[in-house]
Amino acid sequence: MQDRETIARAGDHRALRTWLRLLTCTQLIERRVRTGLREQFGTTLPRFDLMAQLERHPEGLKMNELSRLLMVTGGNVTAIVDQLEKEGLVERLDEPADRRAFRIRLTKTGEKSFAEMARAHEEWVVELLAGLSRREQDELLRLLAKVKEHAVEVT
Amino acid sequence: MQDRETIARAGDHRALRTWLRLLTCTQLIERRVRTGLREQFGTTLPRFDLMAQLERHPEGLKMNELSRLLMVTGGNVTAIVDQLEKEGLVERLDEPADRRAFRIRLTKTGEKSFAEMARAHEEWVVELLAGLSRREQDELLRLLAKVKEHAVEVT
DNA sequence: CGGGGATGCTTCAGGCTTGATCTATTCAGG
DNA sequence: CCTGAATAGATCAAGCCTGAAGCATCCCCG
Repeated sequence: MQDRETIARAGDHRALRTWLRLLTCTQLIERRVRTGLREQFGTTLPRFDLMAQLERHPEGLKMNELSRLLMVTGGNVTAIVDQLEKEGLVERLDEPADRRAFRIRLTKTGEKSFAEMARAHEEWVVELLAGLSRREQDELLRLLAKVKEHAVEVT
Repeated sequence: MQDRETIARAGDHRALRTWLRLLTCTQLIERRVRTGLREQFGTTLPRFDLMAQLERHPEGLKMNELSRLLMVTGGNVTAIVDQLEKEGLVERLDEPADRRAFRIRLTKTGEKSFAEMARAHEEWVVELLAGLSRREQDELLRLLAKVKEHAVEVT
């Protein structure tokens, strides 16, 4: 098999190979999830991600909180919330304490819609990661936690 | 710290947590690299990726080979090659054996430009992954290889 | 030969994402 | 109070990326 990692020469730094493989794995999973969301639910990954965050925060989230959690820019969040609001899946509620801000929440419809998607989403992910034993997944989780912690520091 | 993983409940499937953490790590690294490429070289990650593939294939690559290696669609490759060609960094050479196709190659200018960026790029990646020991990086590489292999199969 | 299907590439509309810039509001000090 | 800095969002241009559709060329097989 030839893929993007081909650019890593034998003598190259381990870190480069690790990064390329990390990227490949992420893209493989992302593609599967995107395709599934589009074909089965007519939606997209960013929309799903945003709704997933809201589902875990029933009290609602402010735009900038969504932006931080999803690791995307504010402008982006505005656009996606606009769409979802227009479709009646989320709602903007005034934040009494701060007239600049508001809280975004899933509507009833949004909750129902998300629940369906979440089930399918979990199935896909479990299937994709089934190449690793339970123990190996734990080890992967541990290593990625270290990567993350260090990357956050140096950024 | 609160981040996208917050949506993983304690009882959730291990695979879901793994996937979210994988995504976070990838995005952290990607952001650093994007910012560096933009600020120091006025370019973007997709353009860099494409040039990286060409650098490892001095004989040139066909559009569909680039598409496969970079894991993006053909239309996308066309657009990026168009840009780079206009800037004189790559060139389209006729493929004598097949009049539909051509080979894309780095120009001299492109090679020089890429070499500079590659040095900086490697530094960033090494720095970002420095949270892991040599042994841990090897283990991470091994685990990701298994993920990749299995994900390719089930896709 | 000579179709018909496969392949290589381009084009296009639509959605995502970014960084920069703008407006409105809040807040902290003087 | 008042003013300047910080913060919450919205808006915008530009680039990325996709899937679908289209054109040209190749290749297989009857």
